[in-house]
Amino acid sequence: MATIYEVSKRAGVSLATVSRVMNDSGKVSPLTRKRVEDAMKELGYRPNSAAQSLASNRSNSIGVIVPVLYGPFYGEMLSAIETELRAAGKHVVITTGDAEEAGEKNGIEFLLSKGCDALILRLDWIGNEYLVDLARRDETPFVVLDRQIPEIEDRCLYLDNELGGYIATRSVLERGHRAIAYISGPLWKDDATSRLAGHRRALEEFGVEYDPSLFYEGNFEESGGNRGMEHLLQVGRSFSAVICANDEMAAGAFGVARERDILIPDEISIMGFDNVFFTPYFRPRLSTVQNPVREMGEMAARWVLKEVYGATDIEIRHRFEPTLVPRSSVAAKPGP
Amino acid sequence: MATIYEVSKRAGVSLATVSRVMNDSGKVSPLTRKRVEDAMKELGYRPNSAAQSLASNRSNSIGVIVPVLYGPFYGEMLSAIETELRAAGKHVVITTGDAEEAGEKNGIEFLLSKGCDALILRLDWIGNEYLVDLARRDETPFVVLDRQIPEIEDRCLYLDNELGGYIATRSVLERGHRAIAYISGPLWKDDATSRLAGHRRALEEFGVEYDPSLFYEGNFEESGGNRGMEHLLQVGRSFSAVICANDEMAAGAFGVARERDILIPDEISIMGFDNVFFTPYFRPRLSTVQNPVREMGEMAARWVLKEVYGATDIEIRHRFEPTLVPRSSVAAKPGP
DNA sequence: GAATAGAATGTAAACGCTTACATTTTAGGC
DNA sequence: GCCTAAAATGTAAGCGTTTACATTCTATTC
Repeated sequence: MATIYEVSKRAGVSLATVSRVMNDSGKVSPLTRKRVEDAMKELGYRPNSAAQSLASNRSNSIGVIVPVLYGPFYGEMLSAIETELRAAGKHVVITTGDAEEAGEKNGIEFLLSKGCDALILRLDWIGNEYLVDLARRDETPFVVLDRQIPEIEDRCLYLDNELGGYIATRSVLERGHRAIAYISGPLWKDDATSRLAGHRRALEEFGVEYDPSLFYEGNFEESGGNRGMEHLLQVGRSFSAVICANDEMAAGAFGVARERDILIPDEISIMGFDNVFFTPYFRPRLSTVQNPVREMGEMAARWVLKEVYGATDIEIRHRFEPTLVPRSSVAAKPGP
Repeated sequence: MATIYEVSKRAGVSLATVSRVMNDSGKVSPLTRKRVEDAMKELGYRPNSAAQSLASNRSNSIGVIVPVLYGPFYGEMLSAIETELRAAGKHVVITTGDAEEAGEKNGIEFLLSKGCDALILRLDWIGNEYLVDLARRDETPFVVLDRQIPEIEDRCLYLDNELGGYIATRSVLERGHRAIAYISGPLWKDDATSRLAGHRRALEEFGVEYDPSLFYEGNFEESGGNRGMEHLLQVGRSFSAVICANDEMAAGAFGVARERDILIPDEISIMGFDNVFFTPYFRPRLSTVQNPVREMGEMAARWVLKEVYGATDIEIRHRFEPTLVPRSSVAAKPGP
């Protein structure tokens, strides 16, 4: 592989000049620029990025950690991040948290050791304190997705989950339902508790008392939806709608309803959350709440561009709003 | 950030010794090893990976290019690749082809310029000749997924798509269907033509004549399934089953059947291909063909570990076999 | 206890860039 | 033509590792 030295010799200029045209920093006359560019082309020169990083103390790589790579959710997020960052000539190193705290910590450590200029973190297990501490002890900048941490609020991008929970439940209440079951995510996750809080706010607003026997704590996976629905049906307390804290669990609830020949939405309405890409495949199509994952991914990328690479003209939005996606799995409840 | 130099000073040894304990290469006495490790710990030392790369001419990073990051397919593949590679301490730089030839070439160039030790390529648009040429002109090793290129066969990992097409169609034939429609992928893609070839082989084997009016060339996306199904129904030639060259198109076909109140599988059976993760959400559940994406991703990672990092004990399989996943969208056709 | 092989450690030259600073060239004003 | 400031280019010192080679221990053998 040709080096900058060979280029400089061929173009009859110094190393510094070649470097200047590569980074178009400093002044270079059009003539020499041309000569250098020709030489680079002729030699098929490609800069050695390790050397660049070492000399400039910049790797132009951004580390991203997500809980998992498969499934309907994080692909969208990564896609948005990658598109935005690649357009800026940066590259994206992706790793996963392996669904455990140690895995997430390893992941961060791993990315840090690879010399990433910045990190984009979508974590499930690591606690807030760890992140606050990380911000303090390591100079590598990072953004956190789907968390709101007071001490480092300027590094957080998050969906207003409380609002999402509220919207979902209100839309069901507005259609006349009053006996409403709720299949929650695991309550140690902030998203789950916030969505639940929104749910309860909507109930309250409509003067409906919250009934703990219509509550089930799931796992944000299809299996949780299955178990939740089974549990709710077995309790024997009647209800006309189930709100699921995400679409996967809604899929699980759907499945159980199908098995038992319960008509959706005629007998029971089902509401999801996230609007993942396959919800239109559900029959009836799943009513749900839009989670603007792509926008958030994009914003995370922009945050990095702004904070780390000094891009201007970028306005960072920290809070994102969910919106209702009404489809056909929620029906109006006929009056009593 | 502490450097190796500071570590060496603190431990009272030379640079070389520190380097030796880091890479456990060469002989180091247990005592000094301990001293060095302590010093590293005390200083919170973390090797500078750019410097390592520069000096060793190894980046320990593997570039991966896939057509897109979202959707049900490549996430699985990436997940398998990343898991395998991270376990070996390598990191994965991911980029996309942006759904066009130029994008794919840029992607490759981009990864090469980042000094990846190897590339894992899942391409849609770039032609075989380009890859053959790349193998010749660049020393960076690469594996190609889902292609079989004679000149560089040892770098190719692929599904036996012909067999897959055959299996799918045979399973439908075995259930008594004879008027079988086919919604293909775009015929400029090898997977599409191979699957079609398998389809025709099965027909032939059962003495069923291939009927061009029951053929539609789709796009491997849901929209293609929609249009294909509409087209087929409108042609007016009756058929009792449709085979779709992938699951997304099957979803499209499902949708149209639903709209027109055609019962699946009673009136028309539908067969998919790939077995993406959301096929169980279909009602009836989609019968399809298993595409072992994860295994292939894993194998690609192992190829790299073996060819580039000299891992032993790794056997590379190049050809992967699809298997039938019978579910409920294909029914036995009642005798005439 | 001297000789010697092998283990342990040290020395110093790369690796291919960036960049502060120094030097030369150029153009404009008189 | 000469002076000067600005533009263009060059020089050389890092950046933090790895590694070939040189040197110094250590333990064994006779």
